[in-house]
Amino acid sequence: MIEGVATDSNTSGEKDRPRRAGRSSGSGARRPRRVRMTGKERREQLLDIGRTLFAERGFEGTSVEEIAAKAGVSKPVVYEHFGGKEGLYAVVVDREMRRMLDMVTTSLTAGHPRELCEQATFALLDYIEEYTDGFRILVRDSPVAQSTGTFASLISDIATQVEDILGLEFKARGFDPKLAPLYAQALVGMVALTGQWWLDVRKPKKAEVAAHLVNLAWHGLDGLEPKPRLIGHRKS
Amino acid sequence: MIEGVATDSNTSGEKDRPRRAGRSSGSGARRPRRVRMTGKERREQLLDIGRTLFAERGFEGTSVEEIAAKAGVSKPVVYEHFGGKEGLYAVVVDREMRRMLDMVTTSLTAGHPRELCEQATFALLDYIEEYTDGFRILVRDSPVAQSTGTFASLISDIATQVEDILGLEFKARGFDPKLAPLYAQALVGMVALTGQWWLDVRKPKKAEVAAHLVNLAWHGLDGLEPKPRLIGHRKS
DNA sequence: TGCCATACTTACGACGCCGTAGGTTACGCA
DNA sequence: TGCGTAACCTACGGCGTCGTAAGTATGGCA
Repeated sequence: MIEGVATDSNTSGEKDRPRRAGRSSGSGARRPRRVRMTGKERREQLLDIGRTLFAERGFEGTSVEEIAAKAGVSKPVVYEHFGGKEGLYAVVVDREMRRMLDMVTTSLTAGHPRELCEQATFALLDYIEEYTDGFRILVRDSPVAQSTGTFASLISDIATQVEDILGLEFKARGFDPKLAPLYAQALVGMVALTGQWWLDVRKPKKAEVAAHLVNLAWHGLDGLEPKPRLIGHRKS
Repeated sequence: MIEGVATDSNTSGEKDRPRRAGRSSGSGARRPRRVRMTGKERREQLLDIGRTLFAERGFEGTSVEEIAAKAGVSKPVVYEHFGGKEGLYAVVVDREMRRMLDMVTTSLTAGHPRELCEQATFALLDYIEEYTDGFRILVRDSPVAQSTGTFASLISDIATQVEDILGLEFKARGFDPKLAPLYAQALVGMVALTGQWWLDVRKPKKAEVAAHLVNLAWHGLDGLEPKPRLIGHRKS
C-alpha cells in the first residue's frame, strides 16, 4: 500500500554533505534564496517537521501543504519522498515506535524485577521528556486504527511488547502467564497517562514522578511508602 | 463560542408522542414517507448518531452530512439544532463526561478504601462496557485540546476528579496530599488503557479484569496475589 | 376552512486540501 | 563549457466539506 515506509536506519545523517550550509536543520530557514538540500537531508527535515505538526495537530489536522511550507518547499517534494501524507506519517510512527522500544529495552540491565521496573519506568519518562512530539503521536489514535476496526491505540501496541518480559516473571513466580497482557496494559497505561499529565503540569521532578510510579506499581496503594526512593541510581 | 452546549437534563424523552408510527396511506408499501419527529426527538436521535460516528471515526473524520444522512434528514436540520458539528460534539462529550462521573461517584458507598477502590474500578469498567462509544470519545483527543494548547486529554480531566477522593485518603494516612493528582492519573490511566485493551480482546471476564486491576493497584507487583478475589460482592 | 408555526428540503457558494502533469533551475562531472 | 540528472516549482483538476439562503410540506388550532 504505502511505498516508502521502510525507515532507512540513518537517524541523524552521517554521510551527507550540506550543500549550502546555512543553519543546519530545522525551523528558521530564513531566506537564503533557495536551499536545495540533498535528498536525504530534505527527507530528514520533512520527517522532523512532520513529527512536530502531527503531534500538535493530529494526522487529519495536518495538511501536506503546511508541512511543505514549513520546510520552505512546495508540495510535490513531499510526494516525491513519501508518496503522500500517509507515507510520511507511517515513517514517523515507525521511527518513534522503534526509538521508544529501544530506549526501554536497552535500559533493562538489572536482575532484580523491582529494579527492572524502575528502569523501564525511567526509560519511558525519559522518552516522554526528550521526544515529546513522538510520544504525543503514539498516544493519539492512529488513522489506521479505525480502518482495521480495532480499538487498540499505538500505545497499546507498546504494552504488548512488555508482555514478554512480564510473562517470564510471572512464570517464575508461579502466576498464570496468560494474565501478563492484562498487567502489561495496566502498567503502561499507568505510566502513559501520568506522563501525559506530567508534561502539562511539570510539577514534581522526573525522578520523583518515577519514584512514585514505581512505588505504586510495586507496593500498591496498601503498602505505599510516604517517601519512596529509587534503588538503582542513575547519572541524570 | 458555542451556543447550545447546555445539556437539557432529559436523557431519554418521556413526554414525546410518536407522530406517525407506520405507513398509513392506502396505496401499498410506500416507504414510511417522511418521519417528522418532534424537535426533542430529533435532537436526541442526532445526539445518538453523533456519538456513534464520533466514536468510530473521530471528530474530524465525521461529516455533518453523514450524521444527517444516517438520521434520514438533511444537513440544515443539524445546524438548526446544534449550530454545527462542534456544537453537537460538545453536547455529546458533556453528556458522556457526566454519565461516567455519575456512575463512578454513585458507586462509591463503602467505607474501607480497598472497597472504594474496587467499586470505582468496577464502575469504570461498567461504563466502558455499557457505553463503549462514549468511552472511545473520551479517550480520543478532543479538538479542543490542541486549541487550548494543553496536552491533557478528556480522560485526564476525569482523573482530576478522582484527586479529591484520593486526597482525603492521603491526608488520613499522613501522605503528602499534593501527590494525590499523580496517583490519580496513574490509577485512571491504568484502568483506562486496560479497559481499551479489554474491549478489543474480551478475554477475561469483566469481574476478573476488575479483580486483577484492584489486585495490582492495591498490593502492587510485589504483593500480587495469584488468584485475587473481590471483597465486595455485586449483583451483576 | 384557512392560517401559521414547526419541521424539513433543495440548491448553492466558498473553501481547503489532495494529488499530479509538466516545466524549470542548480549542481556535479566529463 | 556543455550536458545530464537530481531537486524543485507553478498550476491545475477534482473532490469533499462546511455553512447558508430561500423555498416546501405538515399538522394543530382559531
